Amino acid sequence: MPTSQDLKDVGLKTTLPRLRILSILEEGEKRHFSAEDVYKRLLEADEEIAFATVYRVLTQFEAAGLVLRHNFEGGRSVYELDTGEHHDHMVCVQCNKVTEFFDAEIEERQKSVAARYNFDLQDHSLYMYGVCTECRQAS
Amino acid sequence: MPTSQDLKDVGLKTTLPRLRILSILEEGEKRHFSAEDVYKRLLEADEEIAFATVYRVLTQFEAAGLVLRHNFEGGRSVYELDTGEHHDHMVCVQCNKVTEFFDAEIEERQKSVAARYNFDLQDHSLYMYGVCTECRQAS
DNA sequence: GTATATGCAAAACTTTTGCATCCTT
DNA sequence: AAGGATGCAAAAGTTTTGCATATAC
Repeated sequence: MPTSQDLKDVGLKTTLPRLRILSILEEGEKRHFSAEDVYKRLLEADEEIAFATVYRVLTQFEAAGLVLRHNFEGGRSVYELDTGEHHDHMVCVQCNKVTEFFDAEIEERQKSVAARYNFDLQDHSLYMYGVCTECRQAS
Repeated sequence: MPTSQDLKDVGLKTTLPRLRILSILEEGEKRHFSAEDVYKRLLEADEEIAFATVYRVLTQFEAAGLVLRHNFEGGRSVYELDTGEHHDHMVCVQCNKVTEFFDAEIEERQKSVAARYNFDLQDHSLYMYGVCTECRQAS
């Protein structure tokens, strides 16, 4: 459950839409949501929040550093709570499940590639696409 | 200069729009184009090709394996000729220049991460964002 | 001649924005 | 009370599609 303090901490006023949306992002079981995913969860919970507000809140959360935004294949943005622990992503092309992983060696090699090109590395995204273990077994 | 044979080789009829667009993609100096980039180059060369055709041709080229499609930050797709030599990308957030690189160790580690998760890795995209050496010197 | 490609316009889809109203502090 | 947030609808940006016409083989 998010508290008013969580929002104040990042300089945002406490409002119902923000609390509800943050609550969905914090749920735990699922961590990656498109704007539509979030909107649908709100509808299911009978929360009357406009689609435009969902986008505005997610964008504010991103600017405030609460949330990360990803561009997987498929043309729609995906948002996740920023836990502060960097990780990369595996996306199952069959069930769309997203799995997080971290590999220190990959991180290191990126830095060294950037250094070799005198490139000031600020950010990166590594997305691996394939079929997850559950989907492999099901087929 | 692309030839009719290049298109026939991948099962596509020879048409003027296809030859012209392939020619732009093969130019050499620049390798990464949004659909609009391609359209603008056609206009500059006084080629009267519809925007819809540009999209259709790029999509067909992708399906035929001639072209790769990327989703960098920014919401628009970027296309490049598939040379068959896999590489990843550095994107300058100031001048938008795209630099290609390859690191065997990063490739290997991805495979081993996938194996650890029993994930059938089919594809991946690694985009590094930052400031290129030219832009760093200019500032 | 037949199947396929193109041009044009309209639609689809995702995301953003203007503006009046409502809410937080 | 004042500034900021929300709802609604409309707009913007990118990409796709329907359909009549034109083109490749």
